[in-house]
Amino acid sequence: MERPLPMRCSQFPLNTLKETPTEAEVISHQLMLRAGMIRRLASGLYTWGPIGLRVLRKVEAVVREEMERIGALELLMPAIQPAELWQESGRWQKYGPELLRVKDRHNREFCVGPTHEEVITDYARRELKSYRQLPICYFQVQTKFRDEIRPRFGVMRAREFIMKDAYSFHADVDSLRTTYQAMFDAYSRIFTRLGLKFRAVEADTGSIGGNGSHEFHVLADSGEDAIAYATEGDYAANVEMAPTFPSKPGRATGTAAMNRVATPNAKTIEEVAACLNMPTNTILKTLLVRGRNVPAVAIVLRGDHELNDIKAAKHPLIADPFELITPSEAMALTSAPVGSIGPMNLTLPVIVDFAAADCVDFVCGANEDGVHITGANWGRDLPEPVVADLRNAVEGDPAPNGMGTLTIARGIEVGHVFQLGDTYSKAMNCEILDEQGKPRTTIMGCYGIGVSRIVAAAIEQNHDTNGIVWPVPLAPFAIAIIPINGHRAPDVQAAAERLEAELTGLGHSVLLDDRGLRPGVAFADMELIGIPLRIVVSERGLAAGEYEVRLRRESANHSVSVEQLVGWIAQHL
RNA sequence: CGGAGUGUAGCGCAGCUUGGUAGCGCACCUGGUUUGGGACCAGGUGGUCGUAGGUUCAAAUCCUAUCACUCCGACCA
Repeated sequence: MERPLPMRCSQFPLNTLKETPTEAEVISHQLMLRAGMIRRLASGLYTWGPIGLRVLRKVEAVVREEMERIGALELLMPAIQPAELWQESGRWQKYGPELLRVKDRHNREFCVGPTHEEVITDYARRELKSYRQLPICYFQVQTKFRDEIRPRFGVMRAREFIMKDAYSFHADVDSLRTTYQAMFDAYSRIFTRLGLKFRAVEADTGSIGGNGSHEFHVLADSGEDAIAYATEGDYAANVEMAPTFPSKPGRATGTAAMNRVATPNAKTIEEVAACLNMPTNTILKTLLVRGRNVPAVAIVLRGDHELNDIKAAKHPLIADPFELITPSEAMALTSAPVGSIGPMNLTLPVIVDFAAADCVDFVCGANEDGVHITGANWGRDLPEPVVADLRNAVEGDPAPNGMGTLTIARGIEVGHVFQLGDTYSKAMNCEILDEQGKPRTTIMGCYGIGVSRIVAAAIEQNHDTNGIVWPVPLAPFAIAIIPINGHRAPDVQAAAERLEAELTGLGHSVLLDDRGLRPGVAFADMELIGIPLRIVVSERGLAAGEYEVRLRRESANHSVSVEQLVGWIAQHL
């Protein structure tokens, strides 16, 4: 083990804040600012201070080790990339204003790389000539830039951020799958080693295309993504991806009589529900969307459900990309404002979500301003519905793996593995010669980890009212030594220094607080910055031959004898 | 880009309504007393009040423009 350098507060200043800067909204951002890990330079741009950088390096080290373990080769590509490459892949046009474009003094166009598919593909097409060189996987840890519309949450969604990105090249799909699985396993090991609670979820392949993609999410209530996972078994997916199912055949029979009722000024489902004093799940909402071959298609959902536009866009009748028609177009087609549209007597194709198709005695718009219909039933008042899966899964839906039901949790996306296919290799002509000496387009995979985001995500998951509670593998220092009255009691000071040398010699990273401050201040600082283990050296303790130790994740002190300390640490840290 | 809001010392804020030349807490510096859970006393450093114009004898305060930042939304992964 590499022997760490001992650190003292006199050489390694802590610059902590007692008060939370107003700019910070989420806990991780507040604590990182207070602990002095990061300082803001401009919107979405942060300087990493000494403490923050130590944590960042810890993450990097684990990521690097696991990448090397599966045979990935580290390289480093430029942050600035020529426009020609992006024009070749077609993304110069496709990528929006998120791509920061710059010109050099000769007026040549470049961009600050938000990702490196083009650069790596260009590199690979020059380096790789033969199937014998495949498969191969490159990775780098590098600063990326995405000109986010609204950077927020500190380093969690910054414009400039550090990412580990890896790209693999293959002669065939089987080889891609093998590497994909190896990468998936490496990611699982990385997050496990970092001490984080996470889930790998099936993800949408998005606009990049291709198939086979998983996102790795750190679970935290403040997460921006909703994840659906089965109460039993290991099924997990982005809520957008989780399918819902038709219920068993045999819908209940409606008993209510159909009525037209006035619902003046009730535009939204909530307003209709309040107006009629009915729960939202008995009301059906009708949305008009652009059709693939017709001007509009009506989608019917239960009032308490949310439309899933990814699912909708895959429906053969619905336009891809998905788009709602405008209120004025809707008015022209149905002669009712959007708040009062319903499936009854519509001249448009009507597609009904599975759950909405199960409803009986339901409420829906009457296609007349300010009027709704109550007690409506499929097959009686309306034709039997054409059904489809069109909504987001919700808590309690049957799990797609057939085991139990779905639970919804929030997650922070920290990793993404993706079977890219030949999107880039084809566009950029990255070919090798196969066994027959024939040129063949390579197949690619790409794999990202948000290194700087992991730091924030770890804090979201591990903190208390006193500050950060680092998992040991991420901690800037493993152990804090606090001498009480060290400057006045030479034996205490000497004992603390001996302990520092001993623990450092054993490979622990140690921060000795030699500031001579009141104990409360020292304790509070070490707790804020989240040091996993605190050792207090005092006259009282030395007289008894003991140290007082405390784990950051606990709130009780332990008295440990001088002789047993090393063993105790080995056992508890 | 649409909506809302905020810019006063490193951080958190007051002062603005009713113009009179800037203040509080924390942090920082000096001296002293303290020292097991964010000490106390005394003294001190630090701000052309986001910027530019305008009104006025006089602008942090009123007016106009502009910039930056924050929040909500759309967008992105």
